[in-house]
Parts: sequence; structure tokens; C-alpha cells
Amino acid sequence: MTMAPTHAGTRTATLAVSTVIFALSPNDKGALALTIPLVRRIRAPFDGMWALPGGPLASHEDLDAAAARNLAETTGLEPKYLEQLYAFGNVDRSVGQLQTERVVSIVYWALVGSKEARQVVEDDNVHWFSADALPDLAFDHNIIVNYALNRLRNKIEYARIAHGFLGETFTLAQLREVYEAVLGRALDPGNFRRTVEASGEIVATGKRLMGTKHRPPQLYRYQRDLPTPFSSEKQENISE
Amino acid sequence: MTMAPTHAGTRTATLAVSTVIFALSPNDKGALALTIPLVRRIRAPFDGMWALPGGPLASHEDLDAAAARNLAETTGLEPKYLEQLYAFGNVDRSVGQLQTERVVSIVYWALVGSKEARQVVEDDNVHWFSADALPDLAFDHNIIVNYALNRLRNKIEYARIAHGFLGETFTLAQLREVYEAVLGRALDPGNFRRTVEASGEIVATGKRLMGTKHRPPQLYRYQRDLPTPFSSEKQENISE
DNA sequence: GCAAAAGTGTTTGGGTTACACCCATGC
DNA sequence: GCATGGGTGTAACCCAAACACTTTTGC
Repeated sequence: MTMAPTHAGTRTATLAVSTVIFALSPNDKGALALTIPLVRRIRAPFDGMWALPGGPLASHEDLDAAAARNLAETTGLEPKYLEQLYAFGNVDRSVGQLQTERVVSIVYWALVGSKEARQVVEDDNVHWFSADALPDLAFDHNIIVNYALNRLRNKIEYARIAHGFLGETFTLAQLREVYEAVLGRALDPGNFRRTVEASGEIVATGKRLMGTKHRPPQLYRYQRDLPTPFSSEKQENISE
Repeated sequence: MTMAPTHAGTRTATLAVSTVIFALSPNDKGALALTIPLVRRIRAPFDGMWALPGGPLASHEDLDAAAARNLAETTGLEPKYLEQLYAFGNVDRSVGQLQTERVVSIVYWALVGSKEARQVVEDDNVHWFSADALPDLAFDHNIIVNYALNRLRNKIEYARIAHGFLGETFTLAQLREVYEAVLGRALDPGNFRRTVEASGEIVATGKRLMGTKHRPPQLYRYQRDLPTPFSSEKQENISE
């Protein structure tokens, strides 16, 4: 901080905001898988390569708002969860490219509902990729996506993140599916039920989902309440 | 991202790097307490108030390097631990002040050794404050310090952070003192020993610290190895 | 010997894991 | 009835907390 408004002439870096957007979509064999929308670059450097959606920060725009805006511009969607990931700004971010001005990117990560994500139109310049089969991306964007994946996987275990992938109500099996897709491993249905019920973060609605070919499951919703997303937080950032 | 090098004329924000620096110093009754060095502002806005050390990013400087540099400039010290905290950039960061240009601060947090910190010279414009008795700071710096405190407290429990407050070798009692000062509560010596020994992160040196008025304790050091501080990380950032 | 901290042992309780089993529905 | 997931019960295990106890030094 300690701003230096007086000698604002020395420009040292451009500021941009980018977002890693996650959605869950059924893959070829019906299981849910993490997907990420990318945009094709249409100028140097890295012209033609896939990159994270992003852009410069508008004059009177908060950082979060900028992330939400370029999410809307790329996908037409509103995020159901949005959080700052990290600021990437090392001078060698676009190594190997003819030198342009250094860009500091403040990167966010976001979740969008599976249902909503299905409506997004893809074209030649916007495409959804499976999170574990990404092409080579522009800049350091592969590193950034991995970083975001780690954060998502780590955080789903202790925060009410999964909500971002679901609708208002959902069955425990659907919730478990989300966890399994994100974590990449199967979870014991019985234990999962008890754990998540004991957490107090979800409540039964009393309604049931009918029309399945088995016993109709209870519908739940997330407890609406508390957490002011800022202040009194608890975060981390390990290296290990 | 998706840099926009072409129309670089539209400047929307200044970029700065600031650092929350932590050291442990014995307080009036000999117990260790967290302290933070602050600098006095010498121009508007917030002229005369205390603020986090920081400054603009130099042209060919990595973000981490900028943080380390302004740490050195303020305290003359090298950090024993340094990590990015968060990017603060909302337009209302300096509310109530005559409007200047918006500043986006990429904030780091750092640890410096207790021994080293003792050598820092204080003057009218640099002063160490106890972390739980800070004055009103410039900008949103009180919020930032709280954010950093939460991160430190949370992270010390599962990462080898305490090393940043200690010398090469240390006794388990000294290590425990660090934990107690950071967490603000007493820990059971026996259980602490077993926990930390079982973690495999420290190793006995075979030497003992002599000259105490009781049984001489074993000296330990941190296992030097592995973790490349970037990539393959595991982080978080809860809100709850 | 006494004080004080180093260091060890043991019990307990809570929570997680693994897995068996019953229940309610569609067909 | 049978298949399928919904939902419940439970024993084994692991780990952390509490706390008693022994050891080794200085004085």
C-alpha cells in the first residue's frame, strides 16, 4: 500500500482480472466431471491459444465485480460462488514470448450451477474443457488452473462450497456425487450422510424426490444463515 | 489475464505491494507476544497515521521480491518466511478521504526471527506495535492485519511456520512457546512433544541446551527437505 | 533435598472408517 | 418378487486430551 499518487507516471505493470470457472457436467459415461470454460486468444502474445477468461479492471469497479463481469461476458452466467485465488505477477510470466509489458493478474475462481452451465453456447472462441484434460494454455494459465483445482478440492472438505454446483434443493446422493467428482474418489454413502447431517449445514425440506426407480430420497437445502464472507475468516495456503 | 497491451492508456489503478511483518518479542512480563512494525505516513491521504510498510512495484521485480525489498527497507531484515496474503483493491478502500486514485495492494505477510527483530532501530517513523493493541491505521490496514493474523494462527497448526520465529536449533519448550504466543493459549507439554515429534518435521540434534536451572533439554532443528513453496500446494481461504 | 522443567506412560472419549443390514419404491 | 439405491446400526480403530508419574539438572 502506502500509495504513491504523486509520481503516477512510472507505470510498471498492467493490472488484469481473470477467473477460473468451474462447472460439473456429466461426461460420456454419465458421471459428473469438472469442466472449465476457456476463451481463445485473438492477439499476440499466444495468439490462437486457449486462455482463462479475463480482462482489464474497469475504473470504478471492485475486484470481485470485475471477476463477476468477465464471467458474465464469457458465459452469460452469474457465479454461485466467487473467491479470490491469488495474484500472479512475476516478470517471467510470458517467457518465450516477445517481450510485452508485464501483466499482474488477480485471479478469481468461481462455481456455476450444472444446470445453468448447460445453457452456455460454445463457439469457435469459447469452449468447455474437462479439468483433467486441458490443452497447453497461454501464459502461466496451466499453473493457475492447477492452483485453483487444489484450492477447490481442499476447500470442499470443510466449507459449504458444494452448494455452488447444486440447485436450491438436492438429495444427499446428488451432494455426494458433487464431492466425489471434485475429490475424484468414491465416498461411503452412510458415512457421508452422517457427516454432512451432523455438520448442521443442510436441512431436510420434508419433500421427497419422486419418480426414481427406487425408494424416494429426501430433499435437502443448505441452511441459509450466517457467514459474512469477509472478516472473521479462516484461511490457509500451505506448501507441502 | 488476457492482457490488453494495446490500449494501455486507460489507467484504472495504481499497483502497490505491502507486507504485514510479524515478530515475537518478550512483553513486559517476559512472555512472548506478536509484534508488527508500522511506518508513519508522511503525505496525504492519512498523513501522520500509522500504516503497513509498502510501496510501488519496481519495473522488473517479482511480486515476492517487492515484498522482501520493502521489508528490508523498513526493518533492515530478511524474512524467514514470506507468503502472499490477498489482493485488496476495492474502490472504497480509502473512504472518507479526498478522492485520490484507486490503489490495488497486493499484500504479503512475513515472519522475522525474534533475535533479528531485536536489532531493528525504531525512530519517529517506524515503530513496533503489539499485534493485539494496534492503533487506528491508514486505509483498510486494520482489516488487513486481522486477515493476516487469522492466516498465521490457522496455518501454524498444520504447516512448519513456527520455524520463521526461531533460530537454527531450538528446544521443544521454545517451539511450544511460539505456538502458545501465536495461538494465545497454553498447550500441554507432553502432548505437544508427541504431536510434533510424530510429525517428522523436526529432528533431534543430539546436543543439549546447558545452563538452565533444571534438566537440560534436547536441541532440535527443522527437517530440511522437500517443499518447494510453489506448485503442488494445498491452500484454503474459508469464510465462516 | 527441593524446585523446576524435561520427558514418558496411560486412560479416556470423540470421531472416522468399514461394512452389515433393513426399508421403500418401480418394475 | 427382485433390483436399486435410501437410510440406519455398529464394531474396530485411530487420535487427541487430560493428567499422573519419573528423570535430570541447578541450587
